[in-house]
Parts: sequence; structure tokens; C-alpha cells
Amino acid sequence: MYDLLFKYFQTKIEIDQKTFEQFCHCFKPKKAKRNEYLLMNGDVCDFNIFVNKGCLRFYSTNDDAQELTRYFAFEGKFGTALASFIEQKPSLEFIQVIEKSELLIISRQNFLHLVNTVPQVNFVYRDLLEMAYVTSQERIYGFQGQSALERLKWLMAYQPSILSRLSNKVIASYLGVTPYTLSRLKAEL
Amino acid sequence: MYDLLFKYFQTKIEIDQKTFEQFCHCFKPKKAKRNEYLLMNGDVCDFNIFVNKGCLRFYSTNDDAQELTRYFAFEGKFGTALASFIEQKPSLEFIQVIEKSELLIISRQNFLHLVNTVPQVNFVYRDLLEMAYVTSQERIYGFQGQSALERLKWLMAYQPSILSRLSNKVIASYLGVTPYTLSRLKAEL
DNA sequence: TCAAAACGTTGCTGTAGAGCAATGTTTTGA
DNA sequence: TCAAAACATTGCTCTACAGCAACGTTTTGA
Repeated sequence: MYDLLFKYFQTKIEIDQKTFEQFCHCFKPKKAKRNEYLLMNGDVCDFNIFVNKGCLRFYSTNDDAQELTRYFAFEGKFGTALASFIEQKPSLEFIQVIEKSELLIISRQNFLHLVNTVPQVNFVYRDLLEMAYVTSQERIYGFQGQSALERLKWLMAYQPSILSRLSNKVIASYLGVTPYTLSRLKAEL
Repeated sequence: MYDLLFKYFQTKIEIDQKTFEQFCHCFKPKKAKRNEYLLMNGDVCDFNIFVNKGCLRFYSTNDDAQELTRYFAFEGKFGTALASFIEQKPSLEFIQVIEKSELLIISRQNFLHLVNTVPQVNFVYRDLLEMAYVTSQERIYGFQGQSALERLKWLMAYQPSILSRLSNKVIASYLGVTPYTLSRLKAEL
């Protein structure tokens, strides 16, 4: 149940089994079905999710109802509506289950308590924030500096699993284009 | 010299003068002239800057040499080429002084040492990462969901000091448009 | 102080990508 | 298993913004 989470911690920082077992029960197992929503936009996100199996999608919509996907959390990754989780304000993002999933969910309250009391969790949260920031910068500079075709090529090179595992509709929303455009780009390759 | 920095810490977390004085000497004063560069792209950023007076600009350029400004650090704010600072990889960003400035600079090594040993600094770094993430999300969703005109209106409403204090060229690069377009947008208001 | 350089504006034109419509294809669930 | 719904493709058209050129205005530094 907690094997993958323990491995996650071990890749980030030195931690022994005993320390881990003192807090891992704060993460509650949950199964979720395809297309289920774990958070709707407008709700405040007060939990953090570790994906044991499956895949979650984090996206928002603009006024024209176009979707923009920020992040896919595959197995072995954390994911939350981070801006809402941080600020405790209504979320712009939805959290959608896009493959049948097995999750470990921890409440924000418990998570922050662990951050403040367990140095290893403090470090893991710091790392999570740092990586979230770095990724979001890559995306900003990618959207600004590159054409849609270049972004698609980047995705093929660096995240091929997304292309093979997910639908075009969802990939288009990750690339920030319409499905029409993605279809045309693929014809151009 | 350290008054503004102490105030910054006080707004974020409970801290007494004595604790502050035990580490504040790690921040070294530096004066910098208009248009001076504190970091060029390609260099690895190994410092963090607190602005006592003046203004810094953090920007990158794409292949077409178009500039994209991510952030202006005015007095009372921290600023660093955060992605490079985190990953210790060559920076995409330049750090440019855009008004004659008085700075407090701390080396990455000293900063991280304080993060790991002084709970208040740990908290301030966590806060800094959280806010950097939240801001960058706002920008991504702003760029994707809104027209250039809407972004300009947002800037007028929420960061009017940028409009009054900085040049159009630099404002355009913050909005992600060319100076031509910005000029036209202003004519439309 | 004043010449040179940088900045700002606007007409004209070019282009990446949006959006609709029509059609074919795949997925889904009772 | 098969009808309905969702998804994917492609022609046509439209739009926001880029980019050049030409010109006026402001800033800068010796």
C-alpha cells in the first residue's frame, strides 16, 4: 500500500522505515473511477494526493470554455490544485481522474503538520514546490518562445508517454491548442 | 541597512531582533547602477537578492530575440533567477538593474544553510516558493485565457505602479507583446 | 547644452492558430 | 453487440498580433 510512497521519499532524502511508518498512516487510500472529479473549480483544495496507480489531470477553463491542462500525475507522483492548496482560495483548476486510479490522500492540515514536524516531509514539500515552479517556468517560456509545432516536438522528445497514453483532446489542452490545430500539426510532422 | 529586511521577516513570521541579528550579516550590501547586469543568461545563479531600494528586472529571450519579462523586484522584495538557483543549471533569465539600486545579496550556500538551520528562514523560503508558484500560475492562465488587451487592463487594475514607473518597452515584454502592439492597445483604451 | 541614440506611434501587410461545418472513426455502456 | 455519443480529420474563413518602414518625441551623456 505504502511501498511506492516510501520509495518516493527515499529518492528525495534519507529516511528510515521507522520514521516513515510513524506518519504514513496520515495518507488514506482511495479508489477512483475514470472521469470522476476529485475537485471542481471554485472549491478550495484542502488535500494532497499521491498516485499509486492510474492518472490524474489538473486543468482549468477560460471564459470561452477552452481547457488548459497544467499537469498529469501518473503513478508515483504527487498532485494537488497547488495554488488553491497554498492560498486556500477557490481553485481555478479541476482535478479529474482520467484512468481508473488508486490514490493516497492526505488532508492539508495533516500534511502541513508533518511539514512542520518531520524534517523529511519538510524537505519533500520544499522539493515539490521547487519542481512545480521550475516546470511552470518551462511552460511559460515554452508557450511564449515556441510555436505549437515546436511544443509538440518537445512533448514527443521528453514526455512520449503522454502522447501514447492519453487522448488527443487532452494532449491538445496540454499543448495549449485546439484539437483542430493538434490534428493539423500531426499531419505536418 | 537591515531595517527593511527585518520588516519583511516580521510580516511573514514571528521573529525577534536577536534571532534576526544572528544571521542578517550573511546578506552583503551592494550598490548597482541602472542597466547593470547582475546575471547573464547561461550563467548559473548562486545568490538571492533583497532589494532595499530601486528595481530589478528578470527576463529571458527566445530564439527571435524577443524578450519576456517574468518579474520586477521593487524595494522590499526578494528576487533571484529562481529556476537556475534551484537546479544550479545555466539560467535562461537575465537579471537587469533598471533603476539605480541598493541591494542585499546572500550566497546560495549561506541561504540554504540558514533555510536548514533557522526555522524562520525555512518558512520564508517556503513562502517565497509558494508565492513564486502562485504568481507563475496566474501568468500562465492569463496568457492562455486572456487577450493582450485584457492583460493590460489587469495590469492597470492590479499593478499600476509598473505602468507609471517603467518604460513601455519593458511593460510590453511583461505583457508578452511587442511594443508596437502595446502602443496600439493603449490607443484602444 | 545639444547631437545621437533610444523610444513611441501608426499605416500596411503577413501569419499562426481559432472556429465552424461536414464527414469519417472510435469508444462506450446498457 | 450495437446504437449513440464522443472523438478525429480537413476545407474554408476569420482574427489577434507580429513585423517592417517611416516619422515624431524623449532621453542621455560627453
